[in-house]
Amino acid sequence: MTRPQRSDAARNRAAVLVAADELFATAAAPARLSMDDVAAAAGVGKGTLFRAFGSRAGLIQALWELRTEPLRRAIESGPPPLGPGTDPRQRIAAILDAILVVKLDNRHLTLALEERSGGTSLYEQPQYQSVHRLLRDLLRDAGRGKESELLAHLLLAAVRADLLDHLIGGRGSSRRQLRAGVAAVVDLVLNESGG
Amino acid sequence: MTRPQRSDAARNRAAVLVAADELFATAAAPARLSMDDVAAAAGVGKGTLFRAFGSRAGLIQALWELRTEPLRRAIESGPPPLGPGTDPRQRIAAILDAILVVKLDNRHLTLALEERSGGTSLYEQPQYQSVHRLLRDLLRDAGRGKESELLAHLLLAAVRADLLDHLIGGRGSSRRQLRAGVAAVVDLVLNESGG
DNA sequence: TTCAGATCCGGACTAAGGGTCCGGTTATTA
DNA sequence: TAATAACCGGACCCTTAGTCCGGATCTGAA
Repeated sequence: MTRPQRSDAARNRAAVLVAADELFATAAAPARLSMDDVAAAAGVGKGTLFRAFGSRAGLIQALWELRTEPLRRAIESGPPPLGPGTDPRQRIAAILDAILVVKLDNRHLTLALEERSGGTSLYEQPQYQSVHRLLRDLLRDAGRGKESELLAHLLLAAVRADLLDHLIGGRGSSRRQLRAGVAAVVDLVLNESGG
Repeated sequence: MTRPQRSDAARNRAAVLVAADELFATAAAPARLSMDDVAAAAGVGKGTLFRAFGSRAGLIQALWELRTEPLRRAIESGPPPLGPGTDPRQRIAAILDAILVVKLDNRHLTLALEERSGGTSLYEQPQYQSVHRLLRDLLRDAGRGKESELLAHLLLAAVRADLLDHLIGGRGSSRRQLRAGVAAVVDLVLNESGG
């Protein structure tokens, strides 16, 4: 039997999440944000930080899940157009747009999440694989059986953090332009006679 | 006036390029290849290595340029279908396929090149910007004026190193399948009435 | 051939960050 | 309130990119 977590551990974990969230939102560059910084801001030792989250990637993933949990639930069991029971094409468009918006609202965190660090790549992350599977199945339902696997990757590539960052920071794209662009890409992938 | 480079410097630079090329080709994971390893394999001190290439990114870019110079010249001034004077659609398809093949032939090097390190991202690299401009102009010529900017990014996203690595390593895709997939993506982007 | 001096070599050194360790502290529970 | 398991925290370790500088080497001129 594992005993329940001690209250001070839970408190510290929450403090770290709050502090890290704030730091990622305000930091100039997420890559420059060190674990020492997070620990200091949370008023906690480094050991505590690593025991609670395992690694830098673990902390970032925990933050990301916190931020995307509403979206995940909306997709899994919410009303149309995000939830099940929607026309596949509309649902794909809605999901992609929602993902884009979440990423735009959490730019630094998303950049940190997708940053390849160590041996892990974006494509190994469970969140990515989960949404990829969903899109692939929807593409299949929309009549794109053969290419659905690759096209799902392509749709997600259109909302990759570093691309968005480049389009915003380097080219001054607005949120409206990005949403229109992604919608156009979705249309392009969907409005074709099935392959 | 800058004097010509000393002969020992040129010799050492060449030795580093040869050694690093070999190491990247055979290394299990390019991220694990340290500059010390390169220096040791080249029989050269670390100072020499950094004076010749400036940084890790500089070395990788030098290697990459060495490897892609033939392709670059073929695109700039070679015969069709890669060179100028080709029908835009065919040229786009040919260029994308050629880029894919080069990346597949230099997987580890490409991974290292596209790995976001420090403040620089793939999208800031001159090579990327150059090919992106070319594809954008070709897409414009092919009648996709409005979306050409974003679509060029999308085409290049289909051949990103980490995606290829995932498709090969994680899903066992063959070179043939990848080329067919990328060709299908190009078709998708092109075989639509212009926007 | 020899000399002066600019250039270059190379490995010890620094900086910085992720991750670990363990003596001391605190929550829990009986 | 005592026993104990869990937890705290910051000193410490390790790796790696990048710097520094005393000494070796190349080059051009005399």
